[in-house]
Amino acid sequence: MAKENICNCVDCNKGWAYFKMLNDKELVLLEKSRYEADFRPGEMIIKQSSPASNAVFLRSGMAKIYMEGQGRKNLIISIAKPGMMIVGPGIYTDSRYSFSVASINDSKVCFISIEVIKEFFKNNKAFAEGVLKEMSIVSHFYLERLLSMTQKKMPGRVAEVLLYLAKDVFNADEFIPLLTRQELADMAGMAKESIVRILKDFSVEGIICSECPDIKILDKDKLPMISDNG
Amino acid sequence: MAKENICNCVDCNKGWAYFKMLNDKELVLLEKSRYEADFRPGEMIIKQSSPASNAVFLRSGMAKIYMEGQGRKNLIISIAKPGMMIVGPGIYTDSRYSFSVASINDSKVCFISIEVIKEFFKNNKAFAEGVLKEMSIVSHFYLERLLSMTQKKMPGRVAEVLLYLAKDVFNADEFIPLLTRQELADMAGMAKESIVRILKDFSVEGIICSECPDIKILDKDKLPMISDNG
DNA sequence: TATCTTTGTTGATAAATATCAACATCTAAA
DNA sequence: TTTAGATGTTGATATTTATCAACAAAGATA
Repeated sequence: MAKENICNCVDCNKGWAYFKMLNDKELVLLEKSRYEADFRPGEMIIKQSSPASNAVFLRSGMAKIYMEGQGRKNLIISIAKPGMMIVGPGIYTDSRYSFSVASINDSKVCFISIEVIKEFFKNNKAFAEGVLKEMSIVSHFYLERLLSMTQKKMPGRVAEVLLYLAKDVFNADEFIPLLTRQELADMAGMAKESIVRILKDFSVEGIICSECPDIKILDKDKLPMISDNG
Repeated sequence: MAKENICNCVDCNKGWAYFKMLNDKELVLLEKSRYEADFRPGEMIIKQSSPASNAVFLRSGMAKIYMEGQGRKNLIISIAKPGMMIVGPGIYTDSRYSFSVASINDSKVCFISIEVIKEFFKNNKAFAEGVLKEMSIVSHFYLERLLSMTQKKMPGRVAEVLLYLAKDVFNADEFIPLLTRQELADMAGMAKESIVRILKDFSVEGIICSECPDIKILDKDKLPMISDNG
């Protein structure tokens, strides 16, 4: 978690889409107020329930956004990838982080004070609209997950997780084993033994190939069917 | 679903908290562009997946906000009560309603064009902040539900639903049977037979009284314990 | 190096939960 | 009025899913 300063906001092309709506003066303020930090695999970037003082911009690496439940059982909400801004709803509610964020591999992040974000929101209409749009997308995502998790059975949820990883995280049908079975289970809301069995079933049915260390989607039509039919 | 016009925005004291941040000119625009409608029990106010063209302000009556899943299985997200503004995330994403809304009893609502809401958001900072705050609260609520629904067992979920109704909907420990057992089941994400059994268990244990047509919470300490322990 | 924890896997078992069937109301529609 | 459908309830049964136990392999730690 060493601190360093090599990047500059003004010409940082990894910036969040809505940072592009900031003017020069605002970019200077952003540059002045941000803090960079590096994280190693497994290190926690944000701790659930701690005071929500910063937004986190993920410059490189992947991170898991998850909620800590009772008895060390976690629920992984989503996987953040480079260029993503992580701002919990706690900022405008109880000033606490609603979830934890942990680095999956080596990552570089910028911490940006909530006060600065609020300032931009107040004074820059385009930025405000961008935040609103982003929050809407996230809200919609939560609703869809809520429906899936309550109504789909295990195979449907696993199929959904695999499609999410393929489409939204890796943009590919074959992906590296970034997540452990335990973490995949935490995404699909089940026990790790259960996801092992289901992945094996999928493998036997020729839907995926998990013999290789990677997971590869072989049947691109069947997976959405399983996901939709629950 | 008759149309009528008896109320006026400018001096409507039932207004949404954040409407109070609008100036006179904006209030006149609001007044001019809104449409009133009455709904009878069971009638649908918003249909999931249809084009999201309006925000709905609930003037009187109660409404259930729910998602329609596969095989006619619904998930009730929350209960809206008078003074609540219902704006789905679809407005800023795919322009479709993410959920359905149905009137539970007789209700009066105002339909307000999304364009007008967007206009206010753009030009009124206080209003924009209000919307952001509201969306954050809703988002936080979704996250909490997501965790509960995936990690708690049935008794925990039922306890949570009862506490939600007591605290956030009725503001009382005893409440009328507004929702059917099927609807309570749709809130807690289970079969109607299951919630019947659990309510009976709670009744036998002296935690609630559901002999009377109403549901009455008798043990105010045990219910949160059951909810927390899952 | 030795030790401890995590991971991945499988089989057996237990717990949670849904489904089915039956029946009595009750309400809405033909 | 009659019929059909929803509601509320219960018991029995089937399905889904978690837990437990055991073990091998891989990392992490002392």
